[in-house]
Amino acid sequence: MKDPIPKETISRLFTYFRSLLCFSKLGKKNVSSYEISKLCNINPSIIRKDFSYFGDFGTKGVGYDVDNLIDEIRGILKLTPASKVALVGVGNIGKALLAYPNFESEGFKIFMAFDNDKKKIGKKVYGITVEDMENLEKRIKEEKIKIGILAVPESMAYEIAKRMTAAGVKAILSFAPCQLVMTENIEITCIDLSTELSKLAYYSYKNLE
Amino acid sequence: MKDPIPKETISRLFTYFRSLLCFSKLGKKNVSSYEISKLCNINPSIIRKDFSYFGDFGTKGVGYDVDNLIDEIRGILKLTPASKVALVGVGNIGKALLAYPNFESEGFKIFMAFDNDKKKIGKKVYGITVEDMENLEKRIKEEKIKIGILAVPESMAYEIAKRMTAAGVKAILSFAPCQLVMTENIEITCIDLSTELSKLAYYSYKNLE
DNA sequence: ATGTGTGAAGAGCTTCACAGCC
DNA sequence: GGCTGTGAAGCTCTTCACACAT
Repeated sequence: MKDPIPKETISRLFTYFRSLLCFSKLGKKNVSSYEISKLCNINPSIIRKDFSYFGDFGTKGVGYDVDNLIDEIRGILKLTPASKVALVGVGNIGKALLAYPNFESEGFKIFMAFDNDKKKIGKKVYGITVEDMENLEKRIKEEKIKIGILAVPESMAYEIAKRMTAAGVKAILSFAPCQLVMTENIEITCIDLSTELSKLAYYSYKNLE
Repeated sequence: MKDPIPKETISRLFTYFRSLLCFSKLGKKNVSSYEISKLCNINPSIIRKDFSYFGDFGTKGVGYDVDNLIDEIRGILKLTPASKVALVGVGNIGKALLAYPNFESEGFKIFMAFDNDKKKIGKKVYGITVEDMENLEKRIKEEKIKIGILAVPESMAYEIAKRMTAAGVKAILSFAPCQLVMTENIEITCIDLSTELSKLAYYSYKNLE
């Protein structure tokens, strides 16, 4: 229980969490920092230190109890109870998200989905009924939704981000290929797929040299 | 031209690049590190130092020439000429990628797409003809493709990654929600959408406190 | 014997502050 | 006056190495 927790630690906890779910699925009861290391590609000392910021989760000479560790991390990362999320844009990316497995086990639920295409409104997509974007503010307020996902074209991203923020959303994950500059106190993560690809390519060239 | 370039610097160059394209599109000829800072949310000193690793791109008292800086970064990041990329899996995520704008301006071209669904094979999707996954190795070798994108279910990800690697692929971007542990010398980036959402949620909760 | 937890040392990155040039 | 480029200082994170528990 030390003072300043590196932000990389938080980021890595998500990685550990995912690998622990794997171990658990495989029926493993106990893991060492070395085993987690192999799966996550992270140095064992870092793993032990990361955990030690939050408590003594392991047993010396033995390792960590998988299920117990999962619960501890779930607590640290506030992955429970499931947060309600609003999705805007039921195009390819939107559908991909609705079809994604595991959201609930990671503390998530896409609770509502909006689109402005009249042909989609009212239809069910992977179990969720698409709603009219006109009702965005009303519905977000009704359900007190704090997290939004933007899967709309670049040209609409900013306006919808503004509308969501005004309705009380505190965090947005955007797939629009642009920087969203917001004045409000809101957390924005942009995943620009072409940038991700570019990064990957850069490292692959280095691999070829 | 200094010795050790922080890896964060490389990562930020992609962010600068994207914002410079914005400035250029808006007709701006010159920018200062402060203007880039505002758009990217990165401290101006860092921006200047990042550029200085690669040369003196700016003019004191004036700033940086937008188009020149774009060219410099393009060179550093090897964003030209366009790399040929192979996509495997033409489901929702695959289609989203095929429909994505800007890939070419960032040095990319999805050059071929594979699926194992007989109904999709031979059909054109956003301008690309879907090919039979059986021909994966043959086609990748023919076109000497070095970069692959995996947009397939978790259960198939590992096997296809192995096949691509064996055929000569050096870098893989995977959207499967799992860690891909590969023994070969290959660069793998996994984008697990549920983990991204979880991270976002974590920071949003902090925002609410 | 094995694997955790942790202070201390070391590496790497960011911030500061200012000289230098337009 | 304005803004870049950069050594030096400061800070944060990682690695090391070992005491300690089982």
